[in-house]
Amino acid sequence: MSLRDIVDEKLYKKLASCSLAQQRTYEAGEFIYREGEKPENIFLIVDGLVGLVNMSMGGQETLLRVFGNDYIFGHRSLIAQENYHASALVLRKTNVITLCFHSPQDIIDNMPEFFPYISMILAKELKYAEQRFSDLTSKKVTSRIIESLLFLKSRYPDYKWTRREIGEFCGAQTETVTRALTKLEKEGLIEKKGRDILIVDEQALFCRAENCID
Amino acid sequence: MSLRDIVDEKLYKKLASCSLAQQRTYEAGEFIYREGEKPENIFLIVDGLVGLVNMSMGGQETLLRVFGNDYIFGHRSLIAQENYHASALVLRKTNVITLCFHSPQDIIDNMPEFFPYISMILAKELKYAEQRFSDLTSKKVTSRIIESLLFLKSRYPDYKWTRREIGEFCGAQTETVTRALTKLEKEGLIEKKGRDILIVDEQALFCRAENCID
DNA sequence: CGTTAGTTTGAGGCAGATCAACTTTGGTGG
DNA sequence: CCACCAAAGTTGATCTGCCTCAAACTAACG
Repeated sequence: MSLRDIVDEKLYKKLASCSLAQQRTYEAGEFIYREGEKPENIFLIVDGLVGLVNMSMGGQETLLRVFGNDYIFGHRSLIAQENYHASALVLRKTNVITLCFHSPQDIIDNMPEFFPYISMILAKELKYAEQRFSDLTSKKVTSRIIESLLFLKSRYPDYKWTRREIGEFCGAQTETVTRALTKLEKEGLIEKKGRDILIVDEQALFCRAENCID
Repeated sequence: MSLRDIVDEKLYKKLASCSLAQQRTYEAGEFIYREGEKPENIFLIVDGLVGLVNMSMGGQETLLRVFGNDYIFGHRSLIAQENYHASALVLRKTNVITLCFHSPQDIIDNMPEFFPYISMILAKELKYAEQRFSDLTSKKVTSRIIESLLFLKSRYPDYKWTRREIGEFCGAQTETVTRALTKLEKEGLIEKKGRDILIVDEQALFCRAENCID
């Protein structure tokens, strides 16, 4: 949920300027925060891509959410007043503004008009999380891979999503993603360009996921 | 997330009294709202139990959330300004207050101090949803069944959760739940009393889920 | 006490994981 | 610019956890 989509220009500027000094650039592979740490800020992405990853006991990683330009992250933990339940991993060079909120009370005191927007973001994120939870039990892996591909590619077309990342996003093994993609290429729905994946027929892909003949 | 846990007595009373005329009792099996409908209220449970169920295309049902005494529901859709993404199913006779908020703006206008609490609830629900999403890909079905059992039973000990409901909550088939429960009974961790399930050794059950020797 | 919804148990199948070996890609530094 | 190498991708073989289907049993409720 991009802030630009829901916040007016005035509030956006106010937010972006509230602690400009804290702006910072992270390189791909860096962690902005880690699971278990105490949240002390909300972050706003000026330009870049950040993934929220959860590591399970068995070492299995899950890609819970993905944040692009004008997205905020870190808000969930701050609002819930809980430690981070997942780590913020920089997927490609990213420019981040650290907003000047250190607790929910800070938001109430300094920018109460921001609260409804954060709530809306949380509400939409909750819907999406529950949708994916439901999909995991009701849809075949090929459908989930297609839907993840469409989602990730439509939002961040320039980023070269790896089979691993796609798998971590939809609950599939890397090899399973590879096999599915190979099949989809043979059907003429996508095209592999080096490691990148080009979507040839978005509409057909979407239908393919709905009907799911494996 | 019970309101009692996070809201002070004054605000709780204010909320509960804001539209007392709308109080109503639902019988088990009734739907308070259905997936796809437009949200026009937030509901507060005085006494009872409500499940949020999502029906997938294939007819597969998923139990997304469970609301007990002093829980609110319907808030997600109202805040996101989206139609309900799941249906509110009454699990046992439930007394509900319909709160007098018909849009996010209504809350801002009439009870702005309520916003932070709703946000906190959403934030905690999001964490839990993502935790369960992650569990679905990283844990074996027996672990998930145990964790669901502990969660559902600890919160609503009096309700006789069916194998089906437990399965819908953790992504398992009814038969799989039965088999797991039979095994757990043989291990002396639980006891079946009619259709009800008694937890004999909560601590041992918890460990059993962590280690998970199937 | 009959009926219905929930539970149990067994047999069999399969989607997708796992394991292993090999190939390709693309970035890096000589 | 090329050679190298680690990371990513591919492909095949095998395995297995859980689902599916079926059939009998049992609890609970009016």
